[in-house]
Amino acid sequence: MMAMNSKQPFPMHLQEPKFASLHSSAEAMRRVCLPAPQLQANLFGGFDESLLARAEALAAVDIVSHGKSHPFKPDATYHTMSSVPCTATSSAVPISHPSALTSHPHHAVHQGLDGDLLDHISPSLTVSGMGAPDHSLMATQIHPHHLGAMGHLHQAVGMGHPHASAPNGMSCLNDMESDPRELEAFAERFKQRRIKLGVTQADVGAALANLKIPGVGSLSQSTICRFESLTLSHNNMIALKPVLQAWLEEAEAAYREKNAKPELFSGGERKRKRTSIAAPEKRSLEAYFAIQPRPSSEKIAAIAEKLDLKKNVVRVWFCNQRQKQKRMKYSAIH
DNA sequence: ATGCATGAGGC
DNA sequence: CCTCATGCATA
Repeated sequence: MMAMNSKQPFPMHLQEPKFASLHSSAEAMRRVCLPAPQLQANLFGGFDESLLARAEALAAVDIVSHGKSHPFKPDATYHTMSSVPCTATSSAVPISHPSALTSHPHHAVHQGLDGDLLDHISPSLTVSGMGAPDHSLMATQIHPHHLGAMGHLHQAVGMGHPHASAPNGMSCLNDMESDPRELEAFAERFKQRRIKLGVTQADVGAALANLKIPGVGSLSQSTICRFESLTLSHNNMIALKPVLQAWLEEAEAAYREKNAKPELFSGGERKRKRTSIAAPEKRSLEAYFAIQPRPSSEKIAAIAEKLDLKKNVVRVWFCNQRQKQKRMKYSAIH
């Protein structure tokens, strides 16, 4: 028999199709709005050394000066030994030959990193950067990012009609237009009522599948939590809102009728490993990120080697960092 | 609540 | 390889 297929009826991925007209956020801007804060200072010679030195200095200084509460744990034995876990679907990370890429760990690494760094940032900041700190969320141009993989969820939420609007003067509910405040308010309401119903985030996630909404399966506790705390991307929030709203209405209706909701999952086999990056390494990564948020494969490899981390771990870290940064930027301006 | 990871869809 | 939506595992 098979008992490993416990969930995931249909892995639906909702991505924003093209709301270019109003938001823009995709890759276009990400390429231009991520200049390091101190690029202007080192646009020439000594640049290379300065960058890495700076990054590492930052990492080091960060330990003592900032004094930002870091509730990290003191042990650091995880990632080191996670060389070869046993991940079933291992993404194959054959980076066991540093010598292949860098003959000399010191010079090769530095030059490679710096050289490319310069290469990448120079065009980004060109000559304006310093004058105007306009690296926020603004569409300077159209982005070639067209996602057309959704239809269900976004159909009800997204799909901006180029002109379809109520002629009666009412601005209706513009999916993508819905103000962040609306979402915020809903998220808050949702949480309160959910709690009032005595339902956990995990329960909600699992219960969603029972709504039998086309294209909507279950969600995890994580996602529900993130929705409530507004830590999802704006698009994601907008896409999930109607679904959660539907659940809420049904749940409250059932509650009134005293109907029970026996939907629970059946724990299955768990295995996944979560490598934990120690504080020092994390600091270094942050420092590098500040300088170059999108390091090339080579740079990632170099960084990975320096920090004694697996390349894939570093790559994923940068990806996650970018995602996080994007969210923060968005919430920052709204 | 959040860190690291997976995977689909896309250049 | 990236972004984005999500999830497992964990602090």
